[in-house]
Amino acid sequence: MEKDNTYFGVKEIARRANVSIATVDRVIHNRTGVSEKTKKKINEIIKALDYQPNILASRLASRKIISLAVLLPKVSPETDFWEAPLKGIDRAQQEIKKYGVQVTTFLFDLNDHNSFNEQTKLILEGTFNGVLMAPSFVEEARGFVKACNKLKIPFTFIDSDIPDQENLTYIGPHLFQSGYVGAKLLTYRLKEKHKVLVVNISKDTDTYNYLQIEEGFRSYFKDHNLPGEIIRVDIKDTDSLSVTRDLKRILHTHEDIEAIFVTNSRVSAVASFLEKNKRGDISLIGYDFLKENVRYLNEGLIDFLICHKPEEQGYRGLMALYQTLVLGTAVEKVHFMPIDIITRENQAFYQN
Amino acid sequence: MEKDNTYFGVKEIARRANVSIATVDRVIHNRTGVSEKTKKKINEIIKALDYQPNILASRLASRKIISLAVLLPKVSPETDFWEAPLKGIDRAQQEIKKYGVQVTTFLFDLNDHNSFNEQTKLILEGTFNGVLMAPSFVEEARGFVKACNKLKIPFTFIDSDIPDQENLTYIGPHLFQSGYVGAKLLTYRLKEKHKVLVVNISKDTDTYNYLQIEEGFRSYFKDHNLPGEIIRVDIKDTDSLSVTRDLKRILHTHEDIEAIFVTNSRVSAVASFLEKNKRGDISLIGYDFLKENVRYLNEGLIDFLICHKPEEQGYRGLMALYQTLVLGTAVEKVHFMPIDIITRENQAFYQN
DNA sequence: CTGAAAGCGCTTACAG
DNA sequence: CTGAAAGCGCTTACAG
Repeated sequence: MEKDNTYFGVKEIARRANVSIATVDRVIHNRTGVSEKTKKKINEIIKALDYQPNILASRLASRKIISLAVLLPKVSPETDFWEAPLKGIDRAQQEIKKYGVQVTTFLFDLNDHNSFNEQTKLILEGTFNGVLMAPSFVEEARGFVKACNKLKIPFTFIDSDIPDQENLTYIGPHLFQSGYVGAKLLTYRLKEKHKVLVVNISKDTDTYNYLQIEEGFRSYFKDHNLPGEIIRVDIKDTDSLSVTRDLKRILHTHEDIEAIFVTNSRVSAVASFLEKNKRGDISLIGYDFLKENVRYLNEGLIDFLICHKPEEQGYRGLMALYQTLVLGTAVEKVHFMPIDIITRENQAFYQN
Repeated sequence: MEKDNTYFGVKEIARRANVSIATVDRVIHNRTGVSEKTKKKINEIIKALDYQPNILASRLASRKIISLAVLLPKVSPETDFWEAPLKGIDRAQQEIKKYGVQVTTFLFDLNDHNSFNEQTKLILEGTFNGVLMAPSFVEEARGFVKACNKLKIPFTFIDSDIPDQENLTYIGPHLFQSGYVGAKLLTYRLKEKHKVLVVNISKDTDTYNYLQIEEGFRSYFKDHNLPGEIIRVDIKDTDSLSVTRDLKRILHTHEDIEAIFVTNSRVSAVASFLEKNKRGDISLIGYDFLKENVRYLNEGLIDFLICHKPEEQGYRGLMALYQTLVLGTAVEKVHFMPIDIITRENQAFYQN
């Protein structure tokens, strides 16, 4: 049970370089106040010894704390999707708080662009070392990102991406491919000549997200030369009455719709409609492992749920900041989540 | 950037109890040599302060190292399945080696029961604090487990379980349900009245594993009253010639087989056969995200792969030992892996 | 530009 | 049964 002592630390480096460990510390952290000569000598020894700093000792000795800000949509009664990333963030926090990492959460209202700006203002007023955010409002997020860049605060995107920003990393789904998978799954339940409905239930229907998913969805049919028709409907009022009204109208106009693809987690609203109107014959696919959705999955009203590990997105997003700020190691610029397929049969063991 | 000092450590406990920190340390670790009276007093203070030990400081100060043994099948040319758990173990090791955890790997030959015994003997001769193992050979594993129990060495199972052992935890698939999912997926490609072939390619065909999977598979058809026939074949010689010979014979006898379910990762052998014999019309489902399998998935010869996150099994298995031995926290007795469904469309983003 | 010393929150002999 | 002291591998003022 003895530790092998082939290990070399700052002490050994200092001994070999004929300097004090304080000077070694300065070189390791690229601090000023060391002559080029000794700096070079020390760096050579570090390389020769393949020195790996002991993070435990480092974090223990340094009384610094690292403050991270998390900016996410509020969990709403309409969809509790955002619970999952928050849970992942919490898990990460539990894991790294011993290294002196502190997390403050800021929540905005998905129905109110202005609330996003209010929260970002609060973040900028604080003194945070890094930011994890869901850039749900593209324009507003762009402005915030600019401010972060100016302050040299690193930031991470989860859930959706904004191209060409200096974000540390994006952790989330490949939306196009996810829609592609959705189409593939739907074809299992389709006749030769399909008539399919794409439903988008959201206040911001023109969001980059949904367009990407739909494009992927349509591409599958195109790539495989599947004959038929894809109808789409935007439902901007997300309350159940509006959804019911709009769906009723559509299904009345297009009686022969065989399948519905919902581009987000509101699929339970459609499932509820199908149940009430005894249209269990229509195949239904949508997004996210929410309680309501899983209930309809188990009742057979939803055929498949697609899910992009929202909890893991939160976990990894925070860990990415930890890695750069504490460990100083590199992180990939993009990390796509798996496109998980959930059915009634495998749902019991799904890990968000 | 200052650490908040609402934190209480051994020093504060000692001050309040009017003892030295050494005595506090004794109580924290349940060591002998403390009077009942002071012990009680210290424990009360610990509770009142909700004291959380600083693991960093603890591991840094303690020069102890913890030795773990890993016992897995060798990666064979026939299937590189076992690469994944090893990778996960490696990742866990990288993460916890800073806490003084050392891992030694022992590999046995899946074609040779005796090699398992040889390796367990080596493990028992060493001085390990914990064991992570795949109990592929049930009888042999039982014997080894008995020895571990006698030495009070905690052990963890991954990939397959042996019921009623004193294992710390089992981390792996729910095999019955996995077969059930396989059947469900297969039905998407089936006509009204099905004729399905279950293929088991393995030297040990009577293994608990395969029986469980097959039972789940059959149960789906039973539960849903699907009419038809399920044929099964055991292929004990796993080389490609034998596989070809046996499959040829079966498909000759049963010309109307529509779909094949392979109970393990050797599904690529069947795919290869179907390709050569121009039987791409037959649906095919099998296990595991191996390079060969994914190739056939992309070529459309395999319809679905089912996968149980082998890498994560290795990772979590090792972390479970770390949690009990280093952190002293509890772990669940069973942790079932998700039953992942992989298609050509979502394979690019799969995480093992 | 550099070093001596104190300290992070624990553990570990050693002494009594 | 208990305590004083050294030490784990770093970081941080402070002094020069």
